[in-house]
Amino acid sequence: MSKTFKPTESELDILSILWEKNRATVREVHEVIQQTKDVGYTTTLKLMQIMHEKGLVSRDESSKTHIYIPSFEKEKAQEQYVGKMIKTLFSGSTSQLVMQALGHHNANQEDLSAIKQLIESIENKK
Amino acid sequence: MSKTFKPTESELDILSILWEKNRATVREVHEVIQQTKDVGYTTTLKLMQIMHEKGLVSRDESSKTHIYIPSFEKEKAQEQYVGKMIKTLFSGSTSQLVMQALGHHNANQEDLSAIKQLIESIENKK
DNA sequence: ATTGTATTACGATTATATTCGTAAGCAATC
DNA sequence: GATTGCTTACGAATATAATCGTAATACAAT
Repeated sequence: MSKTFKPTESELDILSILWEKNRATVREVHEVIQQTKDVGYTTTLKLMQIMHEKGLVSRDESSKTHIYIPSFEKEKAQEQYVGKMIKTLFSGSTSQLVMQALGHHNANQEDLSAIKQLIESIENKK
Repeated sequence: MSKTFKPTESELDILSILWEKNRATVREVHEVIQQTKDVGYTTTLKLMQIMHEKGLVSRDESSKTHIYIPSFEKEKAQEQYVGKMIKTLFSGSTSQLVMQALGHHNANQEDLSAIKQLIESIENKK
């Protein structure tokens, strides 16, 4: 069974940056975080060290400045959070989530077509 | 500006039950929680009291057994969490969230049609 | 009225998360 | 080789969340 993975809020923010960049130093992560949150460098460092201990990230220590790499796929987190959200906020209804998302957040024409196609391919499978 | 509303994980679980039932006693909420989590009655009570202090719920104290009522709409929470999720887990792309949800969680035919209709009505607005 | 049962209130403990100061290492530059 | 600047390591303080035991209270049943 795969270990339960449950990053805290701050940890998730960091992971999100790492997924974006694929790999990054503490400094790089910290610079992004600072854009929205006023926090010291060592705080970010410590968080990333803890994440390393927990196995949420791995790191390349071959040079002095360590490079951090997320240790699991973004997709895994997506699946987990989407599932939890459907359950607690949408009474188990996937379509309600989808409709909320489409209704309140902009999706462009291209996106909409892609979704339609996906729906059709699901329909055809049945 | 509306107060930032940020329930903890346990609080969100409780809110989710309250939204489901519209209103409920501590006992009723506790019974649902116990189905998935082994925790004492007074823990649930305390959590709900704290939620009351914070204004997350209101309560009817007219009889000895208090009745708790969520103090804001489920929709507000949905919007907030969906937004945060799109941002941190889907690189800001609504369609990616939608596609993940449709791909991994079952939606029935009726749901799918409803979504298609919604998409078309969005398309026509442009 | 007494007893029993379910409820709330409240304090205290424990667990977890977040924050940061300080020290130590290392490399480049003066 | 001293100084400067950036890095990691680490411990400790602070903040927040979750847990539960105990006592007081209300109410119903006997």
